[in-house]
Amino acid sequence: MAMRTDTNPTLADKLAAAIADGILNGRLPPGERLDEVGLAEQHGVSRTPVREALRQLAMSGLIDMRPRKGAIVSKATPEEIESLFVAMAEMEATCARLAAMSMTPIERRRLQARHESMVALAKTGETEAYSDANVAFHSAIYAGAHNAPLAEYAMSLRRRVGPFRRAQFRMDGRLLRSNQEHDAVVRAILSGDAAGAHAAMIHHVSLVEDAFEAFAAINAA
Amino acid sequence: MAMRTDTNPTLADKLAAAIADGILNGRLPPGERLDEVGLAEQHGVSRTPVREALRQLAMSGLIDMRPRKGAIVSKATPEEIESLFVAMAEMEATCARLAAMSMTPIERRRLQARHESMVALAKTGETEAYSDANVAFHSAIYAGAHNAPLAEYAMSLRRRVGPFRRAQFRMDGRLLRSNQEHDAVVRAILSGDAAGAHAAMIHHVSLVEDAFEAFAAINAA
DNA sequence: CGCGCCCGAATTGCATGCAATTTTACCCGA
DNA sequence: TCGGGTAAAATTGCATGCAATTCGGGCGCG
Repeated sequence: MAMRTDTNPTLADKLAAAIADGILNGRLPPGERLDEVGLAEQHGVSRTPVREALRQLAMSGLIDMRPRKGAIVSKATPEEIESLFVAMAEMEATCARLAAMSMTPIERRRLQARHESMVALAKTGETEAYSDANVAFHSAIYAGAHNAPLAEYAMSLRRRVGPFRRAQFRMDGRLLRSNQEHDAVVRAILSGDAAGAHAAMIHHVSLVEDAFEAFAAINAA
Repeated sequence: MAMRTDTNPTLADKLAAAIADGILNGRLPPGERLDEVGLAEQHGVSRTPVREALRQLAMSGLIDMRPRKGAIVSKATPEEIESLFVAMAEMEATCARLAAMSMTPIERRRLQARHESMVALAKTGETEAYSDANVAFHSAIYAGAHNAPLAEYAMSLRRRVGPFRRAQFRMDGRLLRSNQEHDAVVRAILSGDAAGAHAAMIHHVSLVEDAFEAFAAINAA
C-alpha cells in the first residue's frame, strides 16, 4: 500500500492526512458522517480534492463509502473489531519473526536500547511518553522485518484499530506488564529465535486486546 | 482494505476495475504511463472519475502516482518484487495457519473436494483451468482464516504480484509439483496442524517464487 | 395513531473550464 | 554534433456547474 508521501503534496493528500488525523485522535468518532461540502468549506477548498481524499481513505479502510450514500468513519461491529485485532496480532507476530531472522546487529542494538529506555517510563508511569515510545518500538520491529509491504500493512492496521483502543494504557499495571512482554519479545529477537519472537509478540498483542475488551465492557455498562 | 463492491457502482469504481483488469492481464505492463485524458476518452467519460479511480488504485499499490507527474503502472525493482513475494508467502502461510485452526468441517470438506478435483487437471496438463482453480483454492484458504482484513490483504498481494509472475505454470512439471504441495497444505489444514499448515504453505509459495525467478532470469537473458 | 406517498431540500456523481506545472520541441551557439 | 535555454504544447490540479439520486418532512388515508 504505497502511501503517497511527497514534499509537494496535492490538496487531496493534505486533506486525506488531515481527515485521517481527525479520525485517529478521536475528533471524528466511528460512525461520524463525512459530508463533502462540509469538509470542503471547513478546509477552504472545493469538493473535488475532498472527494479524492475520501476515496483514498476508503481504500485504507479508515472510512466507508457507499455509492450515492456518502462516507462515514468506519464503524465496526464487535466481531469486525475482533478481526482487526487478530489481524494486527498476526501481522505484528510475522514482523517479529522476520525481524528475529533478518535484523542487522545495529538494528538489534538499537531495539534493545529503545526497549531499555522504556523501562524507566513504565516504572514512573509516564503514560503519554510511554505510549509514544511504544509506537516507535513496534515501528522498529516492523522496519526490522525488512519487508516494506508487510511493515506498511502492519502500520496501517495499527492505525485502523486506533479509534477502538483509546485510553488503553490507563488500566492499572498495564505499563509494567506491557514492558515485561516487550522484554520477552526483545530477548527472542535478539537471540534470533524466530518462533519465540512470533509467540511472544502474539501473546503481547493479544493481551492488549484483552485489555481493550475489558475497557469496552466497562464503557458499555 | 475495504474494497468497494456494490451492485450500483460509480463510474470511478468501474474504471478502477477496468484499469486493474488491464494491469493484471498484462495489457498495461509495469511502467506504462496512465494518461488521464487518454483513459477518459478511451472509456468515454470525463477526467474526474478517472482521477478518482487512479487514486483508488494508487492506494492498492497497483499504480504509482507522483503529484503533478502523473501515474504509471507500478514498476518494482527486483528487491521490491522479492519483498512482495515474501510478503505474499507470509500472508498465505498466516491464513493457512488460521484456517487449520478455525475452518468449519464443511469448509474442510469443500477444500478437500476442491483439491482433489485439481489432481485431474494437473495430470492432463490443463494449465488454463488449473490456474483458475488454483486461485479459487487459495481463496478458499483465505476465507477459511475467518478474518476479513487478512484475507483481503492476502488477495490484494496476490493481485499485486500478478503482473510479475506471468506464465508461471508453463514451466515443466510445475502443475504436478504444485498439486503435490497443495496436498501437503490440505493434509495439514484438515488435521488441524497449524504449524504444519504454515510451513507447508510457505514452502509452496516460496517455490512458486523460485519458478518466477527462473522465468525472470530467462527473460532477462 | 400509524402508514404510505409525494414533493422539496440536501447531497452525491460527473462534466467542463481554467490556472499552474511539467514535458516536449526547437533553435541557437559552441 | 552536442548542450543549453526558451517557448509552445501537453498534462495535472482544482473550482464550478448541472443532472440525478437520496433524504426528510408534511400530508392524506386507513
